[in-house]
Amino acid sequence: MTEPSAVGRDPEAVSKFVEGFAAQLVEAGMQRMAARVFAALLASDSGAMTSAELGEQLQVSPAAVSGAVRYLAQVHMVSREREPGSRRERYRVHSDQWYEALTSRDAVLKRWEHTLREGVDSLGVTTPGGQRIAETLAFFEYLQGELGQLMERWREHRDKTFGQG
Amino acid sequence: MTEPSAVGRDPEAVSKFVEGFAAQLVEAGMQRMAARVFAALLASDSGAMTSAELGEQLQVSPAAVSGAVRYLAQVHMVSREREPGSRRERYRVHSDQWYEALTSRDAVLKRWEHTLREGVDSLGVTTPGGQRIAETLAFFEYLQGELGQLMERWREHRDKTFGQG
DNA sequence: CGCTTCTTTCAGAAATTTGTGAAGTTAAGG
DNA sequence: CCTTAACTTCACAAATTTCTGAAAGAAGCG
Repeated sequence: MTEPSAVGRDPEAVSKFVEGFAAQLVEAGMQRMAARVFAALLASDSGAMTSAELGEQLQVSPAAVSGAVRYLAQVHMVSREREPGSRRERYRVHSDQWYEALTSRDAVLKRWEHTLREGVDSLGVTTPGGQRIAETLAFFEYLQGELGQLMERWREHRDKTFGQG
Repeated sequence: MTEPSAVGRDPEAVSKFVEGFAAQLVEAGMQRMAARVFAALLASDSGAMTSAELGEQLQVSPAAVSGAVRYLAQVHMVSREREPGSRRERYRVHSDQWYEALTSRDAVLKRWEHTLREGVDSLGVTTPGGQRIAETLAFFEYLQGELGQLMERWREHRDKTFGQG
């Protein structure tokens, strides 16, 4: 048995993790290719890969990579970097920022809240359905506020654990 | 203009909300039919509907309803009730419990954590990729603990706001 | 400017998902 | 027991999504 940490990355082990984690992201609703690209970046050495590297590792076309990173950038799970002096682009996962995207999906939550508010209005706050929706709305509003604080506490906790641990 | 709260439910307004909210749930990764069934229940008067009622309102076959409620029950977003003295079943959304399912997806989080832990192990904690995954894992562990407390605070908050407000 | 390298867009093929009708299963009530 | 009302399962058709190859678009570099 080879020792991954000694010889560097074991491509098979990496691939196993990438595909496994990607499958779970897919199950949670993410597009397959985006999930695979994301998992590959997460497991990469530098946290950044070029389109060619991604296509090579995942055995997919440049077009597929392009679509995936467009989506990932849109939801702030990766950022794009231009390599100076080249058209080559580099896609990076900021380990300290990607999961913030998960919790601070402001835009998404805001739209949910808008739809729920419309629902309360058009059903009427006095109807049972309206009240049920109003409670759901209140929950999301509460959640949004709390998540912000939660993330602050997490950063503190992380700095203690990882920063000097 | 009719007054929904006076004349009872305005089917058009209900449908507009149901389809709109369902669309957002779909965008967030939920199956279309499950989303529609769930939204219909949320907007319903009693918070519960029979298979026939759902099929009628959403214009879909019994088979589609069956599949949708099976999924929804699995993720604890609705519960099934047997009407005593009849084979007819009733599907209910507990307004105070469905969004708890959103935050306390223990099983899902546990599986994510398991996959991430495997990833750390097989890449090695000393590799950059391993460390990045370890931080993600730590975040999810933290999140899981915090969400439990968050939900307790929410219940308190809700009781104050809705219980006697 | 034009060449070259990289990325994006697009039409279409392939794969997957979704919803239906029909048959199958289960249990209440005579 | 048999009938019947309800739910579920299954094979298949339809719709949607996903990925590819090819062509088009951008930008560095001579």
